[in-house]
Amino acid sequence: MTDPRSASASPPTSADVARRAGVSRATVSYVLNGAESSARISEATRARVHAAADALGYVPHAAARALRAGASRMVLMSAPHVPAGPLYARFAHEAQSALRLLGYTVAHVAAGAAGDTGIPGVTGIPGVTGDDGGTGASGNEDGTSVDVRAWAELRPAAAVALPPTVLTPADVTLLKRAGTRAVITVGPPRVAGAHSLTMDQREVGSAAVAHLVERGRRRVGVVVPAEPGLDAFARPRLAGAHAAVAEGSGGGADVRMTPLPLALTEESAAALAARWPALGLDAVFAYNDEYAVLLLRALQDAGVRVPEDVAVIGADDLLAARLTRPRLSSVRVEHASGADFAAYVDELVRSPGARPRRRRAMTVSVTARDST
Amino acid sequence: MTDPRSASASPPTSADVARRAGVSRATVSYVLNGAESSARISEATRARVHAAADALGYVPHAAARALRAGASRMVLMSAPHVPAGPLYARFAHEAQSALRLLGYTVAHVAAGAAGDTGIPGVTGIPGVTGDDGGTGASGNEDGTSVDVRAWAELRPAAAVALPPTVLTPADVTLLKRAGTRAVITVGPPRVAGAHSLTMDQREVGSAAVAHLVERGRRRVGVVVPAEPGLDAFARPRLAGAHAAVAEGSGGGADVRMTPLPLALTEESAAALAARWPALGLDAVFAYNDEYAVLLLRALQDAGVRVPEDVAVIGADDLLAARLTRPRLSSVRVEHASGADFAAYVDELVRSPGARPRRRRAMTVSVTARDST
DNA sequence: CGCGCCTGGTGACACGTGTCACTGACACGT
DNA sequence: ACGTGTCAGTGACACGTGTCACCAGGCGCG
Repeated sequence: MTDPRSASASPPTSADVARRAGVSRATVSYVLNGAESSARISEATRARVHAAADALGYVPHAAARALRAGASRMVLMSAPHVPAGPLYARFAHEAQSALRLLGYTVAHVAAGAAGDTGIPGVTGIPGVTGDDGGTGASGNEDGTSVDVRAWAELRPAAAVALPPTVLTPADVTLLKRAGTRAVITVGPPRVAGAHSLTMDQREVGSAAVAHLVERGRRRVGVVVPAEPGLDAFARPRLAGAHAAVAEGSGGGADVRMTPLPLALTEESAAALAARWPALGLDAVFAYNDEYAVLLLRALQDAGVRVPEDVAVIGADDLLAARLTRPRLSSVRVEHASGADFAAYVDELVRSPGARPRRRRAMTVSVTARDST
Repeated sequence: MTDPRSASASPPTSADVARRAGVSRATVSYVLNGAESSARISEATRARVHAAADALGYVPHAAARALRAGASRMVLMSAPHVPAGPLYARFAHEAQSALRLLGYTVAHVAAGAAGDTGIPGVTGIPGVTGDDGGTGASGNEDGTSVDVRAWAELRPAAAVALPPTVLTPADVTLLKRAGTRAVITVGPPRVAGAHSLTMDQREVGSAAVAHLVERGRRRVGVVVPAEPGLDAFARPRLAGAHAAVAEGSGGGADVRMTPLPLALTEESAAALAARWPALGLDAVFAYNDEYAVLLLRALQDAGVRVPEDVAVIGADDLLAARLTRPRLSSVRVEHASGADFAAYVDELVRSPGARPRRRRAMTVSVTARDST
């Protein structure tokens, strides 16, 4: 059945290496883990062990190692369902690299969409939803979601929930119960018991509206994505916009705000532009530069002048903002570096006793161009 | 030192569950794995076990399970360093979801950039680069890169290398030696011993050039990204463009081709546009719609008319292509669905004896708009 | 009673690793 | 000769799980 040429019986173990080198398994372990301090092995023996390991293509079994060690050095990060923006991807990538430099193995795992197989395990049969009703998977309180169980099974050193992933307090409890030393949520929805890195998207909305008000605009539309997946990012930005006018930051408190749902299609934008005159707005803050560019184009096609009739500001300062005419003003988001984040995670893993803290990790600034 | 309230001593094991339910550990295992067929446990006992497990918040230890089982159901996919386009992200996400429905645990792991700690293990100390010189990590032949070792340590059921990740034959050998049942590379660079899912980017270049030639253009520029990270995608597209003219597809063989490096900045685009008249081109194929939009804007600013003076075509059919004036023609890429891919992986895992095959998984078509 | 069958469950082993405690062998100082 | 110390290395256990082989007791049947 199996091809005898390529796939030999089973992966080599440290016992195989020991046999080949003519030493004990303990010696192999000492040599390969480079523990200078704990044992003294002669140079000749070391060489023999290394040679044997290389010849056999020996690679230690991570599962066995983690089992013995009790604590693994794995960091789990939730991967977003919806392809998020480039900054987001950059942050995730930076964090990953920095953590790896600190000796962690980083894995991005999907944050389970709704309705998948109730069997998270290794030997589960895909088609079966579980005959024992809700007793097995649904957990104790208000529904520990199944993906968190999968996370807990891996016994990670740290778990990082990136938006739009949300963790319930029950999730956090389960993870901590499974030995996770640091549970970190990124974003404003704070969860009891978890550390959090606040990247408060509300500040983006506040900064945008403050900028518009400062320029004398008073009737502000706010474009919110019609796509459901982006809610986790969009809602805080809208909330921030509202907060800014409530505080009356900058100018008078006579600012009016109108939410404008918009899908990422030309049709949707054209429809919005068609009813523009009836809205009576003199400024608009779009969730994103992508939405802003889309709307800007539709407005211009409909004869609305920017910035004379209406000021437009986007967010995230994407390249696209610089390619429109007029060039698009944008809220620039500068987030913590991946190295900082990694250091924070590492600190938490080392001293898990510390009570949950919050840390700000984002600064925003307005890049003013020609559209406002 | 540790907070006695939140983090109790150690995660509960199946032995704890057994003690609490007043049964043996074997019974717990039978009940929790739902093995109807293998053992007969009374309903009352089953209920007691489930209750105990829920009360304790018991979650099985994946490492121990994998160790015992020998083979895990984990699929490793390489995560690109550079944030690739939205289609790419979509494919990766689709594949992940589909695999999870088949009962696999999918993890994206970074495909190690150059120069990191030589210590892949669990107990490695981050700062130390390894005192034993090159003997330990560098492997046997031409440098098995360290990240592949990390992959092999996890003993995945399957490993998927997405571009720009490349696997050497030595890498493939190492993985197979570690028990990986399916090693799959995606993209044209075929590797001996590995299965591959060819998503041949050359077809994109061929289709674009064929379209331009069909419209009567003869002197074609090809924009290639100056960013090094995109080489894996860009080079094949350029090669495909060359191949198209070599074959003389469509029109005469008198087509001339000029590569045009371009960075994703306004300055770079302006510089290229400035020397445009000297190039004497009547058409341009850009690696990507992003680059195409950037160049289009720069050309228009420099007084070059599109499509009268020069035809412009991009690729990937992004939203941005529809927002320019004139609207941008683009090569649309339709890749295999995530479900298909997952089924392929599953098939390979089940019967690893099959000799490496190749499978096409991409179709391209030209969406003609106003810029050509 | 002896024997076999079924129900409901348990004891023990193996998976591969890291590390503590220990062992010979040899040198040295008194 | 004896205690002490160092060198080079080994034996054995524990980590948590899945599963094979076995067992106690009840019951039917000859």
